[in-house]
Amino acid sequence: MERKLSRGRPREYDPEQALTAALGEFRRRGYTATSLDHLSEATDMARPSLYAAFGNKFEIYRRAVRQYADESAGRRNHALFEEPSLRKGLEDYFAEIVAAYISGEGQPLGCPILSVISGEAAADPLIGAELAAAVERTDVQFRRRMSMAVDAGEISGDADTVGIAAMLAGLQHSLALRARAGGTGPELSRIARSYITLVLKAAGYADHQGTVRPR
Amino acid sequence: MERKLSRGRPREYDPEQALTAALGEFRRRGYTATSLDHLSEATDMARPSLYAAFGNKFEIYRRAVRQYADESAGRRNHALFEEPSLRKGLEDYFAEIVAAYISGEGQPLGCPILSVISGEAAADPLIGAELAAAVERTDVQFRRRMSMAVDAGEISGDADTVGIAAMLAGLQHSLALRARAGGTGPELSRIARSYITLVLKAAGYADHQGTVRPR
DNA sequence: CGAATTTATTGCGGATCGGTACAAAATGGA
DNA sequence: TCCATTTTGTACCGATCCGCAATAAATTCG
Repeated sequence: MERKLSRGRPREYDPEQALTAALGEFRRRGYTATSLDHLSEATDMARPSLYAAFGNKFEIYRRAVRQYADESAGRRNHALFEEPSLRKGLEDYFAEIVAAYISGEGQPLGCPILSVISGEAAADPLIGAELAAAVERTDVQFRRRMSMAVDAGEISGDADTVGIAAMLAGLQHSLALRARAGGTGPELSRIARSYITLVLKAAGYADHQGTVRPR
Repeated sequence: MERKLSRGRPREYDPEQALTAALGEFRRRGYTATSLDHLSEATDMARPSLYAAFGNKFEIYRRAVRQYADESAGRRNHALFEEPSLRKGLEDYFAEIVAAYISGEGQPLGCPILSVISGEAAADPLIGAELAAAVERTDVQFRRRMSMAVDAGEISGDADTVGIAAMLAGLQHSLALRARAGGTGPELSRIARSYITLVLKAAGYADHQGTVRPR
């Protein structure tokens, strides 16, 4: 959209870190309670510049979230899909999640999507679609990982992989909420670890891969 | 607070159904996005009357939520604590939850607490405390039920009851979010059923109570 | 240096925000 | 009937909301 060698006055802001600052405001205050003035102050951009650069408030939010997702997707997907051990993959993935949800000076900010726009999702169709898409992405991601685990023989083929994926998504949803409710990092980590252990037990996961015995 | 035989002009509204209408607005729009004008229109009360009767916007929300909780607590607690079978108790409890989260013409409104004030919880200490209290109540409730199940011999005494309770709380959190993301009643019911089954499997639940065998 | 282009700044507009002052209306008690 | 009491309706407060028009400043190209 913005070419490198432009003619006019050079911009004084860095779009990337402006969106990062904007997302911080949204996470702190929630979507509706974040005004364009808040965003303007946080990004050090005048309100018209904000508008010209990113569009309206919802567009700003969407682009900020997209940037965040693109940044964090790499580490998370690596943990979840590249790690051969299902248990370790889940542990690393949710360690990343907890770290992301806790980050923020003093206040645990939770998930930039789940924790921020849940309140507005029923009233605004655009926001509702955004939330639904996020939930859907998480579901398919865990379903895919469970299918891989079945193929790898880590869990039995007749296991309820969809149900197990829903449980893992539930853990993510729960962590987002608990972070928002003031849960601390150690608390969330402990919950995630025991949760994973129990999910794997329900899935009939054979912890030591060599000793998998079907049925 | 309000005595029955008062002297002055009789009120033209019913506080109970005014709070019900107010909660509906909060559930539809989210906390911040719900204005006193919205509440005024929904309750058919002038804004000063609203203020005189219930107080702040936050106070209105809190009293509306409290009324809702008091109303629904009976049915839910009965399902969870009076039903002897752990499985049936959980199924009934979450059937109530799903029904409550889905209710609402057209739009699934989710949980009046979890789905509504998550966004504002980090910025407003009062709201944060409200959310934290709700999460805490759910946790202790499930922990208590799991202790009962251990005492009744339904699950083993060395099971991770706290972790299992956290999973059940996670189901509730997840259902609140999914309802908000547009999930339908049947979808949520299906998720709840398979979730319960898997949790009980992880807990080592002996489905037929007569055939409980320790260790 | 002038023209063109892009961004930054100022300021406003119309709406809405939460909250309240004040007087009219409606009742019970004396 | 007249007063005390309570609720209702109107009108308004200052602050803030989102969005944009108009203008000033800074840069590149010709």
